Amino acid sequence: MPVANPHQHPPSAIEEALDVLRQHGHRITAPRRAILHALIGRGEPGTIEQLHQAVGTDGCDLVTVYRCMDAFEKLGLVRRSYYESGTCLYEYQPPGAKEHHHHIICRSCQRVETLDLCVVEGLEKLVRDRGYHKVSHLLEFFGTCPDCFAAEQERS
Amino acid sequence: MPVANPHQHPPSAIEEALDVLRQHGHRITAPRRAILHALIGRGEPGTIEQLHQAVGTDGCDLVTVYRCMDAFEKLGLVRRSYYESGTCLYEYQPPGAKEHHHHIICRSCQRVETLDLCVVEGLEKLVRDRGYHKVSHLLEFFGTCPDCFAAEQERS
DNA sequence: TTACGTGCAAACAATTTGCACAACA
DNA sequence: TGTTGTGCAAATTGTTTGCACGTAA
Repeated sequence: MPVANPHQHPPSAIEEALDVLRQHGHRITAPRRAILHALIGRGEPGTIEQLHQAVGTDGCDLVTVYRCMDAFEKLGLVRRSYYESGTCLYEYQPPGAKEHHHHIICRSCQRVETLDLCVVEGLEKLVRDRGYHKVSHLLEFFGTCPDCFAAEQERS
Repeated sequence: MPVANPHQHPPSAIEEALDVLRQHGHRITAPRRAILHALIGRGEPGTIEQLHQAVGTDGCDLVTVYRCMDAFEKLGLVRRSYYESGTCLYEYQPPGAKEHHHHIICRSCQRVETLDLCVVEGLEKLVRDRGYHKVSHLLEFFGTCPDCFAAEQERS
């Protein structure tokens, strides 16, 4: 039995997300629809730049993508992760989703794969035991993916 | 028996680091001495900016700190980690040190504490099993430290 | 003496902010 | 119609690069 890709979302996901916006008194605009469409349809995490491209450079301004992602993040509709370089990666998170996962990011082709588990939850308790509050963590794996590695081998 | 602070280094550490530079054909300069001094004496990870301040704004140029940290990182003398914002944090790593640790970073005061263990090593095998090469990972915890939390409580 | 390192200025990239205009509710 | 969202331009922040000069080996 194949494991469901956590980056795959049903067509209803967009409406679901729009509802969350409405529930919080936010307006539904063309750019927001377009960005959500790009984000949800993408099937894997993307950078602001990639989302902007997907929406179409004339679809909306780059700044609008930044502002929307900020808003979506506050509503819990997106999760943010990071490249080794520090660049942000955004991915859609269905409303109410609690479980989270981590990524394997190829340093060569920037491909993002999903590691569908998180062993770090336990460690967070350790951190809370030290007196910290609002604890969160950031865990990403980096490596050269099989394809890029093969390509490297051929070249040499 | 108290656990040694992995950010505390003996006075000989600077000479040790300078030797590594020499062994790799790098020159010993006043800025490099000063930066190593700041880095090793600091006792916890710091940003480029903080190291530059420690060296003294007129001690050397900010650019030189960037370039030295790059060089030191290539020699394995420093490890890099990241704030949630993506800003880099550097810390001295004694030559030959293999074991690595992770951090708890306070979102308010930016204090960095050490979590002297790493449970993620095992997961890296999982990533390698998927065909990835040169695998590394990034794991940081963020939270509000006890002091900052208390301060927050008082204010409200 | 000669390659390597540094300072300074300028380029760059990613992100944020200010402000006037546009458009959802 | 009033407020929220958007576009455009410009400011910020963190980092990198080019080039002439200085200096460790």
